[in-house]
Amino acid sequence: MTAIRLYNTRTRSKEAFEPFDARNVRMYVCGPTVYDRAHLGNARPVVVFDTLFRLLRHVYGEDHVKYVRNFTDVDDKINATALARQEAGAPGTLEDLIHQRTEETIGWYHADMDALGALRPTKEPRATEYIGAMVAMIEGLIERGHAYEVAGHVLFDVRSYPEYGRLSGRSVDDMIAGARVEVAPYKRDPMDFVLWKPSDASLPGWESPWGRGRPGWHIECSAMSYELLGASFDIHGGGIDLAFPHHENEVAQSCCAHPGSDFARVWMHNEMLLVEGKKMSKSLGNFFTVRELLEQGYPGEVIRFVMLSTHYRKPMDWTAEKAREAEGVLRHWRALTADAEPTGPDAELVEALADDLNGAGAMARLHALAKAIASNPQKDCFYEKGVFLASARLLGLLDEGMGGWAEGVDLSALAGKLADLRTAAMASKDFAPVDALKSALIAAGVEVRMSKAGVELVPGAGFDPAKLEGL
RNA sequence: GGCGGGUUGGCGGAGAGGUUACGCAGCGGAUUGCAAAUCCGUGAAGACCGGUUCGAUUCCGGUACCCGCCUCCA
Repeated sequence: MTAIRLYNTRTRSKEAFEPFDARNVRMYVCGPTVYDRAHLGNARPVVVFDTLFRLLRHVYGEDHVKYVRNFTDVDDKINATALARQEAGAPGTLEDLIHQRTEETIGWYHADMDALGALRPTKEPRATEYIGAMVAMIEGLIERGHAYEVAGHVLFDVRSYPEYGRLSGRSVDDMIAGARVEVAPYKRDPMDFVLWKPSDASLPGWESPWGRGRPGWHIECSAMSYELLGASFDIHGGGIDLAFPHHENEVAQSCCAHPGSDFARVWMHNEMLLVEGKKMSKSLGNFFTVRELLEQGYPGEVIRFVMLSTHYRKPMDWTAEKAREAEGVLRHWRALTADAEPTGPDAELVEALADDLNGAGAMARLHALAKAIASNPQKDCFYEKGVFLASARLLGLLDEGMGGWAEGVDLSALAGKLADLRTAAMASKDFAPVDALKSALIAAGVEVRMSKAGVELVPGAGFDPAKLEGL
């Protein structure tokens, strides 16, 4: 069996991955808050952990890996959108409007992530479906002396959990010393965080032992991972910006609610996506959505390729230049494997992937495999092509259904015309008409390939069918 | 202020204490009416200063610069 090694944030080192149960490998990844279109930064963990999911399925078997990614559908930004719609005269109760907003956002999210070639997780629970489990967990925390009720809120008592801060490598005292936020006066300790908060009539709420209210942000992941994966599971993933406070708080809640459990054994965090050297984030407003990129003509497969080219633990700059390179390589690879049937993935590629998800290493291996095929034009390389295709697909590339962007438009009429002109020019030695048509085609983004065998026209980067009119 | 990460050739981007990463671009060649595409070949690196070592871009220490978290965030 392939030995997988993963970098564990908790121990700050790369470790051999050993699942609790090889027949039931379990991974939880923090999903989106569904109040708006996903931006490109949101897509990075999706691609990273999708790749890990694919690797785990390859190694342990498709039916032996469970991947849970939540939808956070309780959030003040969702409420604000719904409230704004209601004030603008939209029909229905606030709850209806909230539901509408989360439903449409989840639909967008699925469409956008599907376009990136991400497999749907095994389970995609919504926070609102697990309110009962959250309330139960909070009650347990109060009983065990790890949480307290004050001013309609329930707060987690960080001083009751000596390990608090271990995951993110900070101490409670240091954090208080450098605190930048105003502390609510009712907190016993400035670092205590909210498990439950009251809702007034204008906000969605659920009945609870502490009155009508709604859960704090962190408790949902603890409750849902417990319900779906158990008290101890294998991998917990998310963006590095979630390490503190979100994941730190999850650890505290879960370990205190289920003493003796490990919660997540391996913690994995992807680095941030950058734009102009700065983190793409909501607060900076420097983000663009996946949908915008797709509409600009960047195929999802190209976006995925670019994401895989940088190691997940390094910051990644999205640039048009990288997308251009990726598109060229993918066109080449698709042409190379047009007649191939996938067999099994290359062992070296799997090894690269198994070494803490070395996407760049896996890509380098694909280049090597492609070169071996290309430099053997005498043979049909049926077997090699099958391995290559299966390897690419392990990375979620060259999948059927993703390649629509690379498929040709019917340019055979123009190709025929160009071929005729050339034949005539060969005799007359006047190549001007040929060159004129060729230039026009190139201007329209068409790649013109003329050889002894004939004329081939292929839509290239920046192909614009409108410019072909009149040719 | 506290904590964490980074600095590799023109650009992007990996691994490994000693032997070619890889890709793009460039250059040379094959091919072409000319090109394109394709194939073959090729130069080029490790922020700075010390230390360990027979040998460091790779390990250790320091300096500089950049970035992230500590506030919603992937």
